[in-house]
Amino acid sequence: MNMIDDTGAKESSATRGAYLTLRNMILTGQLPAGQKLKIEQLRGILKTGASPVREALSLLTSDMLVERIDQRGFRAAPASKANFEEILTLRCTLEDLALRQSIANASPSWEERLVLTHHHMKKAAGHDSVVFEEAHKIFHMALLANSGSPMLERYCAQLYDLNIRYRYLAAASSSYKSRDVSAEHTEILEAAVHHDAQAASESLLNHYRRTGDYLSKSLVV
Amino acid sequence: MNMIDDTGAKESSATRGAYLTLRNMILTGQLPAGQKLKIEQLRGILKTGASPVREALSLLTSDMLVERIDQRGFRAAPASKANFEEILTLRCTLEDLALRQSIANASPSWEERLVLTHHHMKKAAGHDSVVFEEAHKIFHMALLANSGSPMLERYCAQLYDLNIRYRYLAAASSSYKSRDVSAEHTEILEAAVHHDAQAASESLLNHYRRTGDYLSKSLVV
DNA sequence: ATGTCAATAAATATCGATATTTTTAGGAAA
DNA sequence: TTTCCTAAAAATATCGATATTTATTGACAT
Repeated sequence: MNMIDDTGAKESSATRGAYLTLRNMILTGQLPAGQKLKIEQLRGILKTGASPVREALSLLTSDMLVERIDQRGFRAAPASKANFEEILTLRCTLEDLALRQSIANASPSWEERLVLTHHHMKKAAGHDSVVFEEAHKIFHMALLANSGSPMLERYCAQLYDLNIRYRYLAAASSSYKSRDVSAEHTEILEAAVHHDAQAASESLLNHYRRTGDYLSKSLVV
Repeated sequence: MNMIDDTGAKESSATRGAYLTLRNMILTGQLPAGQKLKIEQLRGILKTGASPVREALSLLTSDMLVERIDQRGFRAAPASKANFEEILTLRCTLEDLALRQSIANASPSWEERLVLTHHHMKKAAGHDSVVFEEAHKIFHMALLANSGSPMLERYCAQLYDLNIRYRYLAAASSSYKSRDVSAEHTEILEAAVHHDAQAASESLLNHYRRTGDYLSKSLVV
């Protein structure tokens, strides 16, 4: 049957679509922290059946973006200052570890990837902030991608995303991105490429802590 | 309506039941690492519909016990020596952190809980190994339960469970538990109760590393 | 033998309907 | 008013059937 894909992009499963959409809605705050997530309501938004919605929500549990209470449904994970600070602390510990391991295993191809993703991020800086955010994450994950420890990387990615939520939360109350973040990125990149684990780790952690302090102040939560 | 609960225990949801059963089957190796998990097959075992099974599997993804490949089902997470060693390393890092934080926040009620769970564990030592395993986990989690960092505790619990799988894997090939593990537990407890973070952490990490070495040798994977 | 392709079989993913449980609201008793 | 109970409404959880997708098999050409 000659069925042409009207969107141009190949549709994956309904569950996956629902997962991605919901994930994005929670990260950006379109679905506010702590909010009850009713199946029927989400069915309307996502235009799909109850099964994909429920499965997507179950999957989002992995990412700590959704909580499931047996027999009484789902809700977006709550946000709090304490939670924000916990995320920051954990990120610093885990990314420090992952970065040092990555540098210890340094290889030319990893370094090339760093330079490349950094370049892409800089290029994206002018564009849409959504595009920049994407490139920013890719750069940061690339820093850790040579640790040889997939689980550690998964935890870091998870914490990275959880942190993004708080960026959106803070963005509502004050103007984000007044700092010169670009110099900090270059500093991290340079240290990593030169295999200076100590300097790289310090730059990275300072980068996070500065942003953390900044966000912490403008958090209304 | 006078409806008496015939099992004596209140039934929770079918999904939760499926989740607990599957989780246990994977941890103990009844469902071998890497095995394809077919819905129909599991429906037979769990005697429930496809929806609860799929949801339980999605939930198990959180625990890194099940992998989901879009459009082609689920499988039990694979096991490997590298994965085992990654778990060991991560546990040592994270539990070290959690234990030190717990000690830093030490309170009488926490210490009492430690003494109590340690006592229960010792009492359970003679009994069924399933009972002992349960008590063992509770004691270890109690050590970390005062860290003030729920996410950190969640990661630790997750890694603890993942490690259990390898114990079952090793148990098949050689006789487990020849070492005197009891003295090690007492050592950890004593150090924690005396707020000696350094000693407590060292004892705990040695405890894990010894078991780790032991298991690592007897792993066939 | 070996690789390709179509037909078939098997398994996954999804839908719509229904059963179960929780929440809400309203009214009687204290 | 407050508390407690019950009926109605709402939402969750589950089932059985079906549509879609992936995996398998075997004939055919190379």
